[in-house]
Amino acid sequence: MPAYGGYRAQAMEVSTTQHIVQALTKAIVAHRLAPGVKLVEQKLADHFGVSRTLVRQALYQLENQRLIVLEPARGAFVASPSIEEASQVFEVRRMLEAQMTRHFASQATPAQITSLREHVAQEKAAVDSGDAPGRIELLGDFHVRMAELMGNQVLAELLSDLISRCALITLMYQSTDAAQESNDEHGAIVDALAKGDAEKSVVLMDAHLSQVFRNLQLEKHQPRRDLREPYEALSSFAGL
Amino acid sequence: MPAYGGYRAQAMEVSTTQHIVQALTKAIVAHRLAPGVKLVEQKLADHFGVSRTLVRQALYQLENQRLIVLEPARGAFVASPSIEEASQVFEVRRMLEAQMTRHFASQATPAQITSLREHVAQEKAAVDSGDAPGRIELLGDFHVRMAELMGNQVLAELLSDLISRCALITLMYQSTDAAQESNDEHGAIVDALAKGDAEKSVVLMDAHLSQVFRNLQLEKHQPRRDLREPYEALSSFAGL
DNA sequence: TGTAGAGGAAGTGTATACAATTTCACTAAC
DNA sequence: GTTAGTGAAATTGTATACACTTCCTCTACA
Repeated sequence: MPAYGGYRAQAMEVSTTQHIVQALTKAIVAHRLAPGVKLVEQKLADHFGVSRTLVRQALYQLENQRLIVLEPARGAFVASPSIEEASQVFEVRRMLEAQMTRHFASQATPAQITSLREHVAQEKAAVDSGDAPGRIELLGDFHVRMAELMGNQVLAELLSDLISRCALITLMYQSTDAAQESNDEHGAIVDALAKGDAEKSVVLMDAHLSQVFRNLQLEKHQPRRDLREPYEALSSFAGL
Repeated sequence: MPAYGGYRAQAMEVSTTQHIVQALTKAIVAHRLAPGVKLVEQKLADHFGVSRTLVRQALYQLENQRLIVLEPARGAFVASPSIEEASQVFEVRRMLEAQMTRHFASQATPAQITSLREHVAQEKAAVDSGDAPGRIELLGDFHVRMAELMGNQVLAELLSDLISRCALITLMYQSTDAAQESNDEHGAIVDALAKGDAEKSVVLMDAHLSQVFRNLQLEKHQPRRDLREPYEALSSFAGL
């Protein structure tokens, strides 16, 4: 069961720092921490019940994943990727996933197809219930799931990172309609894969990714919603 | 001028931690620090003239880049990627770079072609002079250079990371002959790009990456060379 | 000779202390 | 009323301290 930032965590015996990284990743990807918000080290430390030392280690890692920006002597801020960066991320995804889809089609087993179908059904449930963070996570996981089913862990981790970065943007702009559309497109891709139609799968995947990006550009720069106290926003976590 | 781990550094005003990350990255990629070697925090701290705090932050980042492995309560070790992992990394590169080459071909300007040709010439000089670390770096940079010329920074950074991981393996196994071969293949790819022959470029790139990986598998598991004192190996750096 | 265990050395994990920098509010001058 | 400046508070950057775990050596016993 993939989770955006949770990949490194699959050993299950996760260090405290990794725990903080995961918690913050989830919060950022789900927009409980809005882009641009400042993350004050001591406040995070208090929230998680640890010292700043561990928080700082976590922040450095999140910067590597491009989920936050660290400004020297000024602090950490939740990243707000530009449309330009989003465009590049989607271009990379198109490159990667077109080929991934082709490979997948050429080696797909019935069990793998079933697994994807189940996933698409889960997505549909989330979309229908209006659960925005949940649907973003599941819609992204569809792509990671494909990589995992192919047995390429490196690819899965890479896609997971890219999708986390996309999610920062996606949730800012994506409407329920667009989510519904994505879910339908996933379904169509699986149908093509099930028929063994590699080329059609590839085309559909490419079109899907283009479409997701196009939806973003259209409704660009909606006003920034008001920012609650960011540490309140974390309180749904067990906190260490 | 790309450097494997140096990407994040392009702001030029680089934090101390980033400096350590870059120095260690270079040392690992160039095999001055051999796979499996333990990195003791205090010794690194002494070497760089800083406290363990900064070293630890750097080590966490290197773990994210998969250049070292952090074993809880046991320490940091230079990664020694398995053939399986190498295979997955190369598969991802093939996916990514096949498409990258196609895009590149469709939009290549004479200036870009010239830039690539110059790079191939540099490679040749390094190969001819028997400079193993230098040729590994340049042969890898060819691929990053393409991404940069396309103006996709996200792609360039991603490839840079992947290539760093490959370098860990490549230098362990690659012979001078193989380096010569890679250099020739790069030249052939540029020729095809110059002619505007997209499909041929793609095929050549795919074949090139397959060939590099095949060379690795053939000479697998040569005996680990003896490990000098690892901190001696760093002494070519200014050290902070 | 080989093995198990104890003790200490070495090393990691985390918290805290303190210097340096930035931020912000308040004041004063124009 | 606006802008420049000053000092305190808040925050970051780095080092150090200390508890806890692992590793290694040396001894005792079979």
